[in-house]
Amino acid sequence: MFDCIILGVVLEKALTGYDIKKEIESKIGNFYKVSHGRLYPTLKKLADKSFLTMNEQMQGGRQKKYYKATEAGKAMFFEWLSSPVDPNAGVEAQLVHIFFYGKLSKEIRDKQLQEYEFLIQQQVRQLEAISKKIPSDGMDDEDYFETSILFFGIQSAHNSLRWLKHIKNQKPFSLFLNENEE
Amino acid sequence: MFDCIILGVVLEKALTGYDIKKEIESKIGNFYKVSHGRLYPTLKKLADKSFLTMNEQMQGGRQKKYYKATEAGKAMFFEWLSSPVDPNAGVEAQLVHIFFYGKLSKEIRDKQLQEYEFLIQQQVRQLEAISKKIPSDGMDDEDYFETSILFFGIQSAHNSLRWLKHIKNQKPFSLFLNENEE
DNA sequence: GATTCCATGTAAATGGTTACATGATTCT
DNA sequence: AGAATCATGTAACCATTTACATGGAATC
Repeated sequence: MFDCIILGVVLEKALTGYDIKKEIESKIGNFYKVSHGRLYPTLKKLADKSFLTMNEQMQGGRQKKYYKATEAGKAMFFEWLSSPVDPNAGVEAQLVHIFFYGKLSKEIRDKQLQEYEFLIQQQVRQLEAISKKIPSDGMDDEDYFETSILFFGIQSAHNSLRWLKHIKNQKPFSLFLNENEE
Repeated sequence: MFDCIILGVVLEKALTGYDIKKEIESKIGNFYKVSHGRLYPTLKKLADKSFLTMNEQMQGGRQKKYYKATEAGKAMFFEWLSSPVDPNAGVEAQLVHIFFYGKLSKEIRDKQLQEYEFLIQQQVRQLEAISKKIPSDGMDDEDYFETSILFFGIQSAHNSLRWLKHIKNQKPFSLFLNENEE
């Protein structure tokens, strides 16, 4: 995945490793972490494999290496983006995909979103089935907090569904948060 | 963290590695994965370090090893559980803690929950500040999907807050999901 | 003149998955 | 009889973090 994220940010514009890291951190840094000790070797690897071109420049006495996706790199990126996300991977993997969905054709994008929605619906059903077996009364502390994370999961799934419905229709986000209290 | 999760499930009852895996998977398997290739060496390590006792038994021709936390193991577990969660770690780390909070004194538990609430409130403010700078009109596909994950984050944070308020007061979960549509 | 930011890289150590390897029991 | 589940372990390989290492530019 990491490889493809990098490719995704340098599809059109050439950037330095430093800038790529900044870009990723600012956009998806909330749930996806990059260390520079991993980034630079990966850039080298991708350039060696000709998924990236590297353009070295001296700018104001500073050594800078600009990377940009090659045709092979773009092909790899789009193949990755078009493939369904492993349901076993966390939410993050799915979010990373969706982050790039604007680059994808509406057909494939809609299909993937549909599939993801279906997956979460399944999850909701499964989790709610478990929750219904749990007596909500006479729970001691231990049971209460163990159970709490189940309800967190159910709520999260419901909210993913609401959000998915929204973005499937590409509705403006100004309408999105109004229902939230607090 | 893995060490402490193991300790947490064998605080009172002795279990086999196989059962420990099952237990973890059934309770937090939705966001925390265990491989047995990691589990068994870890159990051995914890037993070597005297955080676990190991009790070998032959049950119906089957080789079984029962593990249970020692006093040192319990101490380690509670030290971990009582310490604040690294804000840089993902939600999962926090959820794992909360899963065990029933074992913690109300004082420390409330303090940790309070701290976590504060952290998310900060996050909400930060994310909402970013979102306010974004013009919601005239967005192309590319911007739309990039932005969408920001709103997912904001929504998730709001929902964490709602959930946290609920469990801070230990309100019954029967009241919890009613506000969810769909 | 010191600190922060820009900019890149390597390597040791750790962390973790996957595949290999084995064998009994229980269910169909 | 064959499949699924119970039950444990090792080791090669892969992935990742952290620390080490360096130096110029900009800001205060």
